[in-house]
Amino acid sequence: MGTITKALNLLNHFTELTPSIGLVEMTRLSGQDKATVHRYLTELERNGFLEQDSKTRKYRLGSALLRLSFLREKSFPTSRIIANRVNGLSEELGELVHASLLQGNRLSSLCYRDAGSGGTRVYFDLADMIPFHATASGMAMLAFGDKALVKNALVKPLARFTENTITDPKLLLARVETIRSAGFAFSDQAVEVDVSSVAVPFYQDENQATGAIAIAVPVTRMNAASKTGFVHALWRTSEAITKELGGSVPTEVKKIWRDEG
Amino acid sequence: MGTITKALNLLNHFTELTPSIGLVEMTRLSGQDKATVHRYLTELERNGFLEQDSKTRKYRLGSALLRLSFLREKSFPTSRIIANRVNGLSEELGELVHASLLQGNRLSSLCYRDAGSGGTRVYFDLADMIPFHATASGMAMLAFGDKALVKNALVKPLARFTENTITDPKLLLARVETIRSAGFAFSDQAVEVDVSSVAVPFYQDENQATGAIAIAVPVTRMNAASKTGFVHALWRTSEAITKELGGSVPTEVKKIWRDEG
DNA sequence: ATTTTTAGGTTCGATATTCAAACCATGTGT
DNA sequence: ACACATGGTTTGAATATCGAACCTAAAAAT
Repeated sequence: MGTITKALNLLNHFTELTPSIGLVEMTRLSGQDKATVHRYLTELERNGFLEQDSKTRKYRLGSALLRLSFLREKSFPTSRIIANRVNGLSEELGELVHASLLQGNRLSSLCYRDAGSGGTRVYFDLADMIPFHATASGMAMLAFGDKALVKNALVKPLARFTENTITDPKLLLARVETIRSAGFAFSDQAVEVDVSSVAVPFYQDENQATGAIAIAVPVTRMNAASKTGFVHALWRTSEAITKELGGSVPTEVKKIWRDEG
Repeated sequence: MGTITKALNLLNHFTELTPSIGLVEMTRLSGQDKATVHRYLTELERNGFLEQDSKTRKYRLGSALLRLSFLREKSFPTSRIIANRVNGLSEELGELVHASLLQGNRLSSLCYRDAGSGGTRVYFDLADMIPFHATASGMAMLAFGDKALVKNALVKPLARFTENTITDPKLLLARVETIRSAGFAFSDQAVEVDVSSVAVPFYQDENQATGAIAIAVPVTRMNAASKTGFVHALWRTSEAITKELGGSVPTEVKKIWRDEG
Protein backbone atom coordinates (compact mmCIF):
# COMPACT_ATOMS: atom_id res chain seq x y z
CA MET A 1 0.00 0.00 0.00
CA GLY A 2 1.60 3.22 -1.17
CA THR A 3 1.72 6.66 0.33
CA ILE A 4 -1.12 7.95 -1.80
CA THR A 5 -3.50 5.23 -0.67
CA LYS A 6 -2.58 5.78 2.95
CA ALA A 7 -3.14 9.51 2.63
CA LEU A 8 -6.43 9.16 0.79
CA ASN A 9 -7.63 6.65 3.35
CA LEU A 10 -7.47 9.38 5.94
CA LEU A 11 -10.33 11.05 4.08
CA ASN A 12 -12.47 7.98 4.68
CA HIS A 13 -12.47 8.58 8.41
CA PHE A 14 -14.64 11.64 8.01
CA THR A 15 -18.27 10.72 8.45
CA GLU A 16 -21.51 12.50 9.05
CA LEU A 17 -21.04 11.95 12.76
CA THR A 18 -17.40 13.02 12.85
CA PRO A 19 -17.12 15.72 10.20
CA SER A 20 -13.96 17.21 11.64
CA ILE A 21 -11.00 15.38 13.13
CA GLY A 22 -7.87 16.56 14.94
CA LEU A 23 -4.33 15.32 14.44
CA VAL A 24 -4.17 12.98 17.42
CA GLU A 25 -7.64 11.60 16.81
CA MET A 26 -6.73 10.88 13.20
CA THR A 27 -3.55 9.20 14.36
CA ARG A 28 -5.64 6.90 16.52
CA LEU A 29 -8.19 6.24 13.78
CA SER A 30 -5.61 5.45 11.13
CA GLY A 31 -3.15 3.62 13.34
CA GLN A 32 -0.24 5.45 11.75
CA ASP A 33 2.49 7.55 13.23
CA LYS A 34 1.61 11.05 14.30
CA ALA A 35 4.36 12.71 12.27
CA THR A 36 3.26 10.84 9.19
CA VAL A 37 -0.38 11.67 9.70
CA HIS A 38 0.52 15.29 10.22
CA ARG A 39 2.45 15.43 6.98
CA TYR A 40 -0.41 13.75 5.15
CA LEU A 41 -2.98 16.10 6.62
CA THR A 42 -1.06 19.27 5.83
CA GLU A 43 -0.32 18.08 2.32
CA LEU A 44 -3.97 17.22 1.73
CA GLU A 45 -4.82 20.65 3.08
CA ARG A 46 -2.42 22.45 0.76
CA ASN A 47 -4.24 20.77 -2.11
CA GLY A 48 -7.67 21.80 -0.94
CA PHE A 49 -8.78 18.28 -0.03
CA LEU A 50 -8.90 19.30 3.61
CA GLU A 51 -9.43 22.55 5.47
CA GLN A 52 -8.20 23.31 8.93
CA ASP A 53 -10.36 25.19 11.39
CA SER A 54 -8.30 28.14 12.54
CA LYS A 55 -9.66 27.91 16.09
CA THR A 56 -9.94 24.23 16.94
CA ARG A 57 -7.17 23.24 14.48
CA LYS A 58 -9.29 20.31 13.47
CA TYR A 59 -9.39 19.21 9.88
CA ARG A 60 -12.46 18.83 7.70
CA LEU A 61 -13.07 17.89 4.07
CA GLY A 62 -12.03 20.69 1.72
CA SER A 63 -13.57 22.47 -1.20
CA ALA A 64 -11.37 20.94 -3.90
CA LEU A 65 -13.70 17.98 -3.56
CA LEU A 66 -16.60 20.13 -4.63
CA ARG A 67 -14.74 21.38 -7.67
CA LEU A 68 -13.64 17.93 -8.82
CA SER A 69 -17.02 16.43 -8.11
CA PHE A 70 -18.73 19.11 -10.21
CA LEU A 71 -16.24 18.53 -12.99
CA ARG A 72 -16.82 14.81 -12.90
CA GLU A 73 -20.58 15.24 -12.93
CA LYS A 74 -20.25 17.61 -15.87
CA SER A 75 -18.29 15.18 -18.02
CA PHE A 76 -19.76 11.90 -16.71
CA PRO A 77 -23.15 12.65 -15.21
CA THR A 78 -23.46 9.27 -13.52
CA SER A 79 -25.28 10.73 -10.59
CA ARG A 80 -27.82 12.58 -12.72
CA ILE A 81 -28.48 9.59 -15.00
CA ILE A 82 -29.07 7.22 -12.11
CA ALA A 83 -31.13 9.70 -10.10
CA ASN A 84 -33.41 10.23 -13.10
CA ARG A 85 -34.06 6.53 -13.51
CA VAL A 86 -34.53 6.05 -9.78
CA ASN A 87 -37.08 8.84 -9.83
CA GLY A 88 -38.88 7.42 -12.81
CA LEU A 89 -39.14 3.95 -11.38
CA SER A 90 -40.23 5.17 -7.97
CA GLU A 91 -42.91 7.30 -9.59
CA GLU A 92 -44.10 4.38 -11.70
CA LEU A 93 -44.28 1.86 -8.87
CA GLY A 94 -45.06 4.14 -5.98
CA GLU A 95 -42.37 2.46 -3.94
CA LEU A 96 -39.01 3.35 -2.45
CA VAL A 97 -36.24 2.95 -5.01
CA HIS A 98 -32.61 3.20 -4.05
CA ALA A 99 -29.30 3.27 -5.93
CA SER A 100 -25.80 2.58 -4.68
CA LEU A 101 -22.33 2.81 -6.18
CA LEU A 102 -19.23 0.73 -5.62
CA GLN A 103 -16.23 2.69 -4.43
CA GLY A 104 -13.19 0.50 -4.10
CA ASN A 105 -14.25 -2.17 -1.63
CA ARG A 106 -17.18 -0.27 -0.28
CA LEU A 107 -20.71 0.25 -1.37
CA SER A 108 -22.09 3.72 -0.83
CA SER A 109 -25.61 4.99 -1.12
CA LEU A 110 -26.07 7.28 -4.11
CA CYS A 111 -29.68 8.35 -3.85
CA TYR A 112 -33.16 7.18 -3.10
CA ARG A 113 -36.67 8.35 -3.68
CA ASP A 114 -39.65 7.31 -1.67
CA ALA A 115 -42.85 7.89 -3.57
CA GLY A 116 -44.94 5.97 -1.06
CA SER A 117 -44.28 8.13 1.94
CA GLY A 118 -45.45 11.19 0.11
CA GLY A 119 -42.04 12.65 -0.63
CA THR A 120 -41.13 13.79 -4.11
CA ARG A 121 -37.65 14.66 -2.95
CA VAL A 122 -34.57 12.74 -3.76
CA TYR A 123 -32.30 12.39 -0.81
CA PHE A 124 -28.71 12.14 -1.72
CA ASP A 125 -26.93 10.11 0.80
CA LEU A 126 -23.65 9.32 -0.81
CA ALA A 127 -21.97 9.52 2.55
CA ASP A 128 -23.50 6.33 3.91
CA MET A 129 -21.69 3.05 3.58
CA ILE A 130 -23.79 -0.06 3.02
CA PRO A 131 -22.98 -3.47 4.51
CA PHE A 132 -22.65 -6.05 1.75
CA HIS A 133 -23.91 -9.05 3.63
CA ALA A 134 -27.15 -7.60 4.95
CA THR A 135 -28.64 -5.79 1.98
CA ALA A 136 -30.08 -6.83 -1.36
CA SER A 137 -27.91 -4.21 -3.07
CA GLY A 138 -24.81 -5.47 -1.33
CA MET A 139 -25.46 -9.08 -2.20
CA ALA A 140 -26.17 -8.09 -5.81
CA MET A 141 -22.77 -6.41 -5.90
CA LEU A 142 -21.07 -9.51 -4.52
CA ALA A 143 -22.80 -11.71 -7.08
CA PHE A 144 -22.26 -9.52 -10.13
CA GLY A 145 -19.31 -7.32 -9.18
CA ASP A 146 -15.61 -8.02 -9.04
CA LYS A 147 -15.03 -11.56 -7.77
CA ALA A 148 -12.42 -10.25 -5.34
CA LEU A 149 -15.13 -8.32 -3.48
CA VAL A 150 -16.53 -11.51 -1.98
CA LYS A 151 -13.25 -12.36 -0.29
CA ASN A 152 -13.05 -8.97 1.41
CA ALA A 153 -16.70 -8.60 2.28
CA LEU A 154 -17.60 -11.99 3.68
CA VAL A 155 -15.08 -12.03 6.49
CA LYS A 156 -16.05 -12.37 10.12
CA PRO A 157 -17.22 -10.66 12.14
CA LEU A 158 -20.30 -9.68 10.18
CA ALA A 159 -22.66 -7.30 11.93
CA ARG A 160 -26.07 -8.54 12.95
CA PHE A 161 -28.90 -6.05 12.45
CA THR A 162 -32.00 -8.18 12.95
CA GLU A 163 -32.86 -11.81 13.66
CA ASN A 164 -32.89 -12.42 9.93
CA THR A 165 -29.40 -11.10 9.23
CA ILE A 166 -27.23 -13.89 7.87
CA THR A 167 -23.78 -13.67 9.39
CA ASP A 168 -22.31 -17.02 8.39
CA PRO A 169 -19.88 -16.51 5.47
CA LYS A 170 -20.62 -20.00 4.15
CA LEU A 171 -24.35 -19.42 3.96
CA LEU A 172 -23.75 -16.03 2.36
CA LEU A 173 -21.44 -17.54 -0.23
CA ALA A 174 -24.11 -20.06 -1.16
CA ARG A 175 -26.61 -17.25 -1.39
CA VAL A 176 -24.33 -15.32 -3.74
CA GLU A 177 -24.41 -18.34 -6.06
CA THR A 178 -28.19 -18.48 -5.90
CA ILE A 179 -28.39 -14.78 -6.69
CA ARG A 180 -26.00 -15.15 -9.59
CA SER A 181 -28.18 -17.75 -11.24
CA ALA A 182 -31.44 -15.97 -10.39
CA GLY A 183 -30.31 -12.66 -11.87
CA PHE A 184 -31.38 -10.61 -8.85
CA ALA A 185 -30.77 -10.35 -5.12
CA PHE A 186 -33.39 -10.62 -2.42
CA SER A 187 -33.28 -9.59 1.20
CA ASP A 188 -35.94 -10.26 3.82
CA GLN A 189 -35.77 -8.04 6.89
CA ALA A 190 -32.02 -8.53 7.15
CA VAL A 191 -31.21 -4.94 8.04
CA GLU A 192 -34.53 -3.65 9.33
CA VAL A 193 -37.55 -5.52 10.60
CA ASP A 194 -40.57 -5.26 8.32
CA VAL A 195 -38.61 -4.23 5.21
CA SER A 196 -37.94 -6.56 2.29
CA SER A 197 -36.07 -5.63 -0.83
CA VAL A 198 -34.90 -6.81 -4.22
CA ALA A 199 -31.88 -5.50 -6.10
CA VAL A 200 -30.14 -5.85 -9.45
CA PRO A 201 -26.75 -4.62 -10.64
CA PHE A 202 -25.93 -2.11 -13.34
CA TYR A 203 -22.76 -1.73 -15.40
CA GLN A 204 -20.40 0.99 -16.60
CA ASP A 205 -18.50 -1.47 -18.79
CA GLU A 206 -19.14 -5.06 -19.81
CA ASN A 207 -17.40 -6.86 -16.99
CA GLN A 208 -18.26 -6.14 -13.39
CA ALA A 209 -21.19 -4.32 -11.89
CA THR A 210 -20.41 -0.82 -10.65
CA GLY A 211 -23.55 -0.35 -8.64
CA ALA A 212 -27.01 -1.64 -7.83
CA ILE A 213 -30.58 -0.44 -7.76
CA ALA A 214 -33.03 -1.78 -5.26
CA ILE A 215 -36.69 -1.57 -4.35
CA ALA A 216 -37.56 -1.70 -0.66
CA VAL A 217 -41.09 -2.34 0.57
CA PRO A 218 -42.89 -3.28 3.78
CA VAL A 219 -42.97 -7.10 4.03
CA THR A 220 -46.72 -7.05 3.62
CA ARG A 221 -46.32 -5.79 0.08
CA MET A 222 -43.72 -8.39 -0.90
CA ASN A 223 -45.17 -11.64 -2.27
CA ALA A 224 -44.39 -13.92 -5.19
CA ALA A 225 -46.39 -11.84 -7.64
CA SER A 226 -45.24 -8.37 -6.59
CA LYS A 227 -41.67 -9.59 -6.32
CA THR A 228 -41.69 -10.77 -9.92
CA GLY A 229 -43.05 -7.40 -10.96
CA PHE A 230 -40.36 -5.54 -9.00
CA VAL A 231 -37.59 -7.67 -10.44
CA HIS A 232 -38.78 -7.16 -14.00
CA ALA A 233 -39.01 -3.41 -13.42
CA LEU A 234 -35.50 -3.37 -11.99
CA TRP A 235 -34.14 -5.33 -14.95
CA ARG A 236 -35.65 -2.83 -17.35
CA THR A 237 -34.31 0.10 -15.38
CA SER A 238 -30.86 -1.43 -15.00
CA GLU A 239 -30.64 -1.98 -18.73
CA ALA A 240 -31.54 1.66 -19.30
CA ILE A 241 -29.01 2.94 -16.76
CA THR A 242 -26.32 0.60 -18.05
CA LYS A 243 -26.87 1.83 -21.58
CA GLU A 244 -26.79 5.48 -20.53
CA LEU A 245 -23.58 4.91 -18.59
CA GLY A 246 -21.97 3.53 -21.72
CA GLY A 247 -21.75 0.00 -20.37
CA SER A 248 -23.49 -3.23 -21.27
CA VAL A 249 -24.97 -6.10 -19.31
CA PRO A 250 -22.63 -9.14 -19.57
CA THR A 251 -24.03 -11.76 -21.96
CA GLU A 252 -24.40 -14.48 -19.32
CA VAL A 253 -26.39 -12.13 -17.08
CA LYS A 254 -28.43 -10.81 -19.99
CA LYS A 255 -29.37 -14.37 -20.89
CA ILE A 256 -30.88 -14.94 -17.46
CA TRP A 257 -32.78 -11.66 -17.57
CA ARG A 258 -34.19 -12.49 -20.98
CA ASP A 259 -35.13 -16.05 -20.08
CA GLU A 260 -36.83 -15.07 -16.85
CA GLY A 261 -38.41 -11.93 -18.29
CA MET B 1 6.62 18.89 -2.97
CA GLY B 2 5.62 15.48 -1.66
CA THR B 3 4.21 12.44 -3.37
CA ILE B 4 0.68 13.19 -2.32
CA THR B 5 0.77 16.65 -3.86
CA LYS B 6 2.23 15.31 -7.07
CA ALA B 7 -0.45 12.63 -7.28
CA LEU B 8 -3.29 14.99 -6.48
CA ASN B 9 -1.99 17.46 -9.04
CA LEU B 10 -2.66 14.87 -11.69
CA LEU B 11 -6.34 15.36 -10.95
CA ASN B 12 -6.03 19.02 -11.87
CA HIS B 13 -5.25 18.15 -15.45
CA PHE B 14 -8.78 16.98 -16.01
CA THR B 15 -10.88 19.78 -17.44
CA GLU B 16 -14.19 20.14 -19.16
CA LEU B 17 -12.40 19.95 -22.51
CA THR B 18 -10.23 16.96 -21.59
CA PRO B 19 -12.36 14.89 -19.24
CA SER B 20 -10.39 11.71 -19.81
CA ILE B 21 -6.66 11.34 -20.15
CA GLY B 22 -4.42 8.39 -21.04
CA LEU B 23 -1.15 7.42 -19.43
CA VAL B 24 1.20 8.93 -21.99
CA GLU B 25 -0.81 12.11 -22.27
CA MET B 26 -0.79 12.51 -18.50
CA THR B 27 2.94 11.92 -18.50
CA ARG B 28 3.33 14.79 -20.95
CA LEU B 29 0.95 17.07 -19.06
CA SER B 30 2.55 16.48 -15.69
CA GLY B 31 6.14 16.34 -16.87
CA GLN B 32 6.81 13.36 -14.65
CA ASP B 33 8.13 9.92 -15.42
CA LYS B 34 5.80 7.44 -17.06
CA ALA B 35 6.36 4.69 -14.49
CA THR B 36 5.63 7.15 -11.69
CA VAL B 37 2.53 8.53 -13.34
CA HIS B 38 1.28 5.02 -13.93
CA ARG B 39 1.73 4.11 -10.29
CA TYR B 40 -0.01 7.31 -9.23
CA LEU B 41 -2.89 6.75 -11.62
CA THR B 42 -3.51 3.16 -10.60
CA GLU B 43 -3.31 4.07 -6.95
CA LEU B 44 -5.76 6.91 -7.42
CA GLU B 45 -7.99 4.50 -9.29
CA ARG B 46 -7.91 1.90 -6.53
CA ASN B 47 -9.17 4.59 -4.20
CA GLY B 48 -12.04 5.63 -6.44
CA PHE B 49 -10.57 9.03 -7.29
CA LEU B 50 -10.17 7.90 -10.87
CA GLU B 51 -11.90 5.39 -13.09
CA GLN B 52 -10.38 3.70 -16.08
CA ASP B 53 -12.36 3.18 -19.25
CA SER B 54 -12.15 -0.51 -20.00
CA LYS B 55 -11.97 0.09 -23.76
CA THR B 56 -9.81 3.16 -24.30
CA ARG B 57 -7.87 2.62 -21.05
CA LYS B 58 -8.09 6.32 -20.44
CA TYR B 59 -8.61 7.64 -16.95
CA ARG B 60 -11.38 9.95 -15.77
CA LEU B 61 -12.38 11.42 -12.42
CA GLY B 62 -13.91 8.81 -10.14
CA SER B 63 -16.98 8.52 -8.01
CA ALA B 64 -15.22 8.77 -4.66
CA LEU B 65 -15.19 12.49 -5.38
CA LEU B 66 -18.98 12.52 -5.44
CA ARG B 67 -19.18 10.71 -2.14
CA LEU B 68 -16.71 13.00 -0.37
CA SER B 69 -18.19 16.09 -1.89
CA PHE B 70 -21.67 15.12 -0.68
CA LEU B 71 -20.28 14.42 2.75
CA ARG B 72 -18.53 17.77 2.88
CA GLU B 73 -21.65 19.59 1.73
CA LYS B 74 -23.65 17.77 4.37
CA SER B 75 -21.42 18.82 7.23
CA PHE B 76 -20.23 22.18 5.90
CA PRO B 77 -22.78 23.40 3.38
CA THR B 78 -20.54 26.16 2.01
CA SER B 79 -21.88 25.75 -1.45
CA ARG B 80 -25.51 25.95 -0.38
CA ILE B 81 -24.96 28.95 1.88
CA ILE B 82 -23.17 30.94 -0.80
CA ALA B 83 -25.57 29.92 -3.57
CA ASN B 84 -28.50 31.11 -1.46
CA ARG B 85 -26.96 34.52 -0.90
CA VAL B 86 -25.92 34.82 -4.53
CA ASN B 87 -29.49 34.05 -5.51
CA GLY B 88 -30.91 36.53 -3.07
CA LEU B 89 -28.67 39.35 -4.18
CA SER B 90 -29.20 38.66 -7.85
CA GLU B 91 -32.95 38.66 -7.33
CA GLU B 92 -32.78 41.90 -5.38
CA LEU B 93 -30.61 43.78 -7.88
CA GLY B 94 -31.68 42.09 -11.07
CA GLU B 95 -28.06 41.70 -12.05
CA LEU B 96 -25.59 38.88 -12.55
CA VAL B 97 -24.01 37.84 -9.26
CA HIS B 98 -21.11 35.43 -9.12
CA ALA B 99 -19.21 33.64 -6.35
CA SER B 100 -15.78 32.06 -6.44
CA LEU B 101 -13.73 30.00 -4.01
CA LEU B 102 -10.01 29.84 -3.40
CA GLN B 103 -8.52 26.37 -3.83
CA GLY B 104 -4.85 26.37 -3.03
CA ASN B 105 -3.36 28.88 -5.42
CA ARG B 106 -6.29 28.91 -7.77
CA LEU B 107 -9.58 30.65 -7.84
CA SER B 108 -12.49 28.60 -9.10
CA SER B 109 -15.97 29.63 -9.98
CA LEU B 110 -18.55 28.34 -7.51
CA CYS B 111 -21.83 29.56 -8.94
CA TYR B 112 -23.54 32.45 -10.57
CA ARG B 113 -27.08 33.58 -11.18
CA ASP B 114 -28.13 35.97 -13.86
CA ALA B 115 -31.46 37.54 -13.06
CA GLY B 116 -31.15 40.10 -15.84
CA SER B 117 -31.06 37.69 -18.73
CA GLY B 118 -34.27 36.06 -17.64
CA GLY B 119 -32.77 32.95 -16.08
CA THR B 120 -33.73 31.86 -12.61
CA ARG B 121 -31.28 29.02 -12.77
CA VAL B 122 -28.07 28.84 -10.88
CA TYR B 123 -25.28 27.53 -13.00
CA PHE B 124 -22.67 25.72 -11.07
CA ASP B 125 -19.40 26.08 -12.74
CA LEU B 126 -16.94 24.97 -10.17
CA ALA B 127 -14.76 23.49 -12.86
CA ASP B 128 -13.67 26.83 -14.28
CA MET B 129 -10.49 28.47 -13.11
CA ILE B 130 -10.45 32.25 -12.89
CA PRO B 131 -7.40 34.38 -13.73
CA PHE B 132 -6.48 36.56 -10.76
CA HIS B 133 -5.13 39.53 -12.64
CA ALA B 134 -8.04 40.10 -15.02
CA THR B 135 -11.08 39.80 -12.79
CA ALA B 136 -12.58 41.80 -9.95
CA SER B 137 -12.97 38.59 -7.93
CA GLY B 138 -9.35 37.64 -8.55
CA MET B 139 -8.01 41.04 -7.54
CA ALA B 140 -10.19 41.00 -4.44
CA MET B 141 -8.62 37.67 -3.51
CA LEU B 142 -5.13 39.07 -3.98
CA ALA B 143 -5.93 42.10 -1.87
CA PHE B 144 -7.69 40.33 0.98
CA GLY B 145 -6.46 36.74 0.73
CA ASP B 146 -3.18 35.16 1.78
CA LYS B 147 -0.31 37.56 1.09
CA ALA B 148 1.63 34.73 -0.58
CA LEU B 149 -0.98 34.56 -3.33
CA VAL B 150 0.23 37.79 -4.87
CA LYS B 151 3.73 36.41 -5.42
CA ASN B 152 2.42 33.39 -7.29
CA ALA B 153 -0.32 35.10 -9.24
CA LEU B 154 1.39 38.24 -10.51
CA VAL B 155 4.16 36.52 -12.43
CA LYS B 156 4.69 37.00 -16.14
CA PRO B 157 3.43 36.10 -18.57
CA LEU B 158 -0.07 37.29 -17.73
CA ALA B 159 -2.72 36.56 -20.31
CA ARG B 160 -4.31 39.47 -22.18
CA PHE B 161 -8.03 39.13 -22.77
CA THR B 162 -9.00 42.60 -23.98
CA GLU B 163 -7.34 45.96 -24.56
CA ASN B 164 -8.10 46.84 -20.96
CA THR B 165 -6.43 43.82 -19.39
CA ILE B 166 -3.57 44.94 -17.19
CA THR B 167 -0.61 42.60 -17.62
CA ASP B 168 2.14 44.58 -15.91
CA PRO B 169 2.80 43.06 -12.46
CA LYS B 170 3.90 46.44 -11.09
CA LEU B 171 0.66 48.15 -12.07
CA LEU B 172 -1.32 45.21 -10.70
CA LEU B 173 0.53 45.34 -7.41
CA ALA B 174 -0.31 49.04 -7.08
CA ARG B 175 -3.91 48.22 -7.87
CA VAL B 176 -3.98 45.58 -5.15
CA GLU B 177 -2.99 48.29 -2.66
CA THR B 178 -5.74 50.58 -3.93
CA ILE B 179 -8.27 47.79 -3.61
CA ARG B 180 -7.11 46.99 -0.10
CA SER B 181 -7.74 50.52 1.07
CA ALA B 182 -10.98 50.90 -0.88
CA GLY B 183 -12.50 47.71 0.54
CA PHE B 184 -13.60 46.36 -2.84
CA ALA B 185 -12.17 45.43 -6.23
CA PHE B 186 -13.19 46.92 -9.53
CA SER B 187 -12.63 45.66 -13.05
CA ASP B 188 -13.49 47.47 -16.26
CA GLN B 189 -13.73 45.27 -19.36
CA ALA B 190 -10.53 43.46 -18.44
CA VAL B 191 -11.73 40.01 -19.38
CA GLU B 192 -14.62 40.75 -21.71
CA VAL B 193 -15.45 43.90 -23.65
CA ASP B 194 -18.57 45.65 -22.41
CA VAL B 195 -18.59 44.01 -18.96
CA SER B 196 -17.61 45.80 -15.77
CA SER B 197 -17.65 44.28 -12.34
CA VAL B 198 -17.09 44.88 -8.66
CA ALA B 199 -16.11 42.26 -6.10
CA VAL B 200 -15.59 41.86 -2.36
CA PRO B 201 -14.08 39.00 -0.34
CA PHE B 202 -15.73 36.76 2.22
CA TYR B 203 -14.16 34.83 5.08
CA GLN B 204 -14.31 31.37 6.67
CA ASP B 205 -12.10 32.46 9.55
CA GLU B 206 -10.80 35.86 10.65
CA ASN B 207 -7.61 36.03 8.70
CA GLN B 208 -7.58 35.59 4.94
CA ALA B 209 -10.41 35.66 2.47
CA THR B 210 -11.49 32.26 1.18
CA GLY B 211 -13.57 33.50 -1.71
CA ALA B 212 -15.18 36.47 -3.39
CA ILE B 213 -18.57 37.56 -4.64
CA ALA B 214 -18.91 39.83 -7.62
CA ILE B 215 -21.52 41.70 -9.58
CA ALA B 216 -21.02 41.94 -13.33
CA VAL B 217 -22.96 44.39 -15.47
CA PRO B 218 -22.83 45.88 -18.98
CA VAL B 219 -20.59 48.98 -18.86
CA THR B 220 -23.59 51.16 -19.60
CA ARG B 221 -25.09 50.27 -16.24
CA MET B 222 -21.88 50.95 -14.28
CA ASN B 223 -21.52 54.55 -13.10
CA ALA B 224 -20.47 56.24 -9.87
CA ALA B 225 -23.92 55.97 -8.33
CA SER B 226 -24.74 52.39 -9.33
CA LYS B 227 -21.24 51.27 -8.42
CA THR B 228 -21.64 52.59 -4.87
CA GLY B 229 -24.93 50.75 -4.63
CA PHE B 230 -23.40 47.51 -5.87
CA VAL B 231 -20.48 47.76 -3.46
CA HIS B 232 -22.73 48.37 -0.48
CA ALA B 233 -24.92 45.44 -1.47
CA LEU B 234 -21.85 43.21 -1.79
CA TRP B 235 -20.55 44.30 1.61
CA ARG B 236 -23.86 43.40 3.20
CA THR B 237 -23.97 40.05 1.45
CA SER B 238 -20.36 39.25 2.26
CA GLU B 239 -20.99 39.93 5.94
CA ALA B 240 -23.94 37.57 5.85
CA ILE B 241 -22.02 34.83 4.06
CA THR B 242 -19.01 35.28 6.31
CA LYS B 243 -21.19 34.95 9.38
CA GLU B 244 -22.94 31.85 8.05
CA LEU B 245 -19.60 30.24 7.20
CA GLY B 246 -18.50 30.73 10.78
CA GLY B 247 -15.88 33.34 9.93
CA SER B 248 -15.59 37.04 10.57
CA VAL B 249 -14.46 40.03 8.56
CA PRO B 250 -11.01 41.17 9.82
CA THR B 251 -11.28 44.33 11.90
CA GLU B 252 -9.17 46.47 9.55
CA VAL B 253 -11.39 45.52 6.61
CA LYS B 254 -14.56 45.92 8.62
CA LYS B 255 -13.48 49.43 9.56
CA ILE B 256 -13.26 50.43 5.89
CA TRP B 257 -16.63 48.91 5.11
CA ARG B 258 -18.26 50.71 8.03
CA ASP B 259 -16.63 54.06 7.26
CA GLU B 260 -17.53 53.92 3.57
CA GLY B 261 -20.96 52.47 4.18
C1' DA C 1 1.29 28.41 41.38
C1' DT C 2 3.25 24.28 40.06
C1' DT C 3 2.70 19.88 37.97
C1' DT C 4 0.52 16.66 34.79
C1' DT C 5 -1.78 15.69 30.73
C1' DT C 6 -3.24 16.36 26.18
C1' DA C 7 -2.93 18.27 21.87
C1' DG C 8 -0.41 20.16 17.70
C1' DG C 9 3.73 20.30 15.52
C1' DT C 10 8.99 19.41 14.38
C1' DT C 11 13.63 16.97 13.83
C1' DC C 12 16.86 13.63 11.84
C1' DG C 13 19.04 9.12 10.87
C1' DA C 14 17.48 4.68 8.90
C1' DT C 15 15.03 2.85 5.22
C1' DA C 16 11.46 2.22 2.01
C1' DT C 17 9.82 4.60 -2.09
C1' DT C 18 10.56 6.91 -6.29
C1' DC C 19 13.10 7.83 -10.45
C1' DA C 20 14.67 7.22 -15.20
C1' DA C 21 15.90 4.44 -18.86
C1' DA C 22 15.27 0.47 -21.12
C1' DC C 23 12.20 -3.27 -22.20
C1' DC C 24 7.71 -5.92 -23.36
C1' DA C 25 2.94 -6.26 -25.21
C1' DT C 26 -0.77 -4.82 -27.87
C1' DG C 27 -3.14 -2.35 -31.29
C1' DT C 28 -3.45 0.70 -35.54
C1' DG C 29 -2.64 2.51 -39.78
C1' DT C 30 0.35 1.94 -44.20
C1' DA D 1 4.81 -7.21 -42.66
C1' DC D 2 6.19 -2.94 -41.05
C1' DA D 3 6.70 1.21 -38.30
C1' DC D 4 4.70 3.81 -34.69
C1' DA D 5 2.10 4.93 -30.76
C1' DT D 6 0.11 3.70 -26.38
C1' DG D 7 -0.28 1.05 -21.97
C1' DG D 8 2.31 -1.22 -18.85
C1' DT D 9 6.55 -3.41 -16.31
C1' DT D 10 11.23 -4.09 -14.57
C1' DT D 11 15.96 -2.48 -12.75
C1' DG D 12 19.56 -0.64 -9.61
C1' DA D 13 20.74 3.96 -8.08
C1' DA D 14 19.02 8.12 -5.98
C1' DT D 15 15.95 10.34 -3.01
C1' DA D 16 12.10 11.29 -0.30
C1' DT D 17 9.45 9.13 3.36
C1' DC D 18 9.01 7.08 7.88
C1' DG D 19 8.66 7.19 12.83
C1' DA D 20 10.79 7.40 17.59
C1' DA D 21 11.83 10.94 20.28
C1' DC D 22 11.54 15.83 21.18
C1' DC D 23 9.53 20.55 21.55
C1' DT D 24 5.81 23.95 22.66
C1' DA D 25 1.44 25.63 24.16
C1' DA D 26 -2.55 25.33 26.55
C1' DA D 27 -5.79 23.23 29.41
C1' DA D 28 -6.82 20.18 33.68
C1' DA D 29 -5.42 18.58 37.94
C1' DT D 30 -2.93 18.97 42.24
